Amino acid sequence: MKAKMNESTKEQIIRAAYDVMIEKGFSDTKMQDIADRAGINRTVLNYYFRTRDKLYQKVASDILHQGMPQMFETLNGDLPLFEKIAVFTEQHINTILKNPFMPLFMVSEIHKTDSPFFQSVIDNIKPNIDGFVTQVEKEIALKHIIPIHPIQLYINIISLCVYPVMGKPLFSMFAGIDEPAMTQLLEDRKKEVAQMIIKLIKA
Amino acid sequence: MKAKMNESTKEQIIRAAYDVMIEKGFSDTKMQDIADRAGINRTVLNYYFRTRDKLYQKVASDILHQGMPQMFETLNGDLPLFEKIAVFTEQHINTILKNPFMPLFMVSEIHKTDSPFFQSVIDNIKPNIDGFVTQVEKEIALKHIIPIHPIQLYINIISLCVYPVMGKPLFSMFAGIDEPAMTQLLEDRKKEVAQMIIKLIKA
DNA sequence: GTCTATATTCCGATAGAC
DNA sequence: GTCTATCGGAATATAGAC
Repeated sequence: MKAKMNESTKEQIIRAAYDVMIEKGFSDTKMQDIADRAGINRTVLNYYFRTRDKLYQKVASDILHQGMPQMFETLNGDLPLFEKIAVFTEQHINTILKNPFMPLFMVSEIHKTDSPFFQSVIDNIKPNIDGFVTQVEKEIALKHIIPIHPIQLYINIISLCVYPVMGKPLFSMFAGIDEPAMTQLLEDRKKEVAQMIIKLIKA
Repeated sequence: MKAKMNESTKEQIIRAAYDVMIEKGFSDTKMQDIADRAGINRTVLNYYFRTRDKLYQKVASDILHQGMPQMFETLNGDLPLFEKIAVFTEQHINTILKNPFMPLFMVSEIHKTDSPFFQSVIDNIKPNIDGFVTQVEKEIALKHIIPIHPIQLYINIISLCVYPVMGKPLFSMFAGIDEPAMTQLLEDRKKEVAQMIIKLIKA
């Protein structure tokens, strides 16, 4: 009934779509742009994905699945808190460096009131930080760390990992430093962020 | 030669455009959407702004001019460092709370390779943090604060102010708390962020 | 200054040949 | 599985009446 699809062509399209979307943004990316980037005829995109929406949702879904599951796994896992923070921050900065488009996409998308596909991906991943919150509360009770709202701590960690990478060109411009220097600063942060957080909460 | 334009209608259009763009994103906002929101005929938009691009650039320029000049003024100003950090963080969080769309827009826009208008706005504002960097270096030399890369400090401050507000719906979803609770957390941060930063750098 | 009507451009989707 | 040709719809810009 169904002809076997060429996986390599399909993968090629997804990669091209991802690349163009990073450059031009989600909504500004046209089917023609993607076809041009992939070096194939535009109608082939319709053959493989039928509609524009289907292709875009596939790319978006891939983006979201690329880092989120591992992130929550580490965060809710069994490592001792300080060790967990060290592992998580380095891992998370690496993830965002590989996909600087991901947080930008997530923030943009969640702001749009009607984003059924985003909701469906979230339903699938089921993100939560319950394990982390419980652990922090326990460490506070044991007086290993100072009293701090666990969610504020979570927000601090994420913000110090994500926004520096996401806003890299902005920081580079405002601080008047060039791209290699900025890259080095972000590299340094892989170790520094954890040290900062720990200094902040250590009892 | 030129007929006097009705300023109030023009302002009405800009406000409507801004509101719709926050909800739907920059590129997804159509001229018709803006006209509907403002309750006026779509062609009137063309009368006042001639092209879609002109209108969008006007809105974008307004957004950028809304917080950036004050931000750099405070940052490079004459306040003692700790006091400056307290004033800046509260001021900046308030600015972002009033315009959560601003950082998202700036990050999106700077990622697009060809953004001549963004460049022109930047050229106009001339952002720099030289005063802040000099002050931090002086405080380090005086051993008032620990040795820290001034730009890393700047990145930390901005990230702790901006991303929590920008990613508010994401944090709310991941942490499993409702909107009012999240709003309260952000309110608390107006004081807490400065305290955290100061604890972090105090010698 | 505002509206109606129209022109134009662009994009997505599909049919049909190969 | 891929290409050519074409249809249909949406969105912007403009001309001209009031």
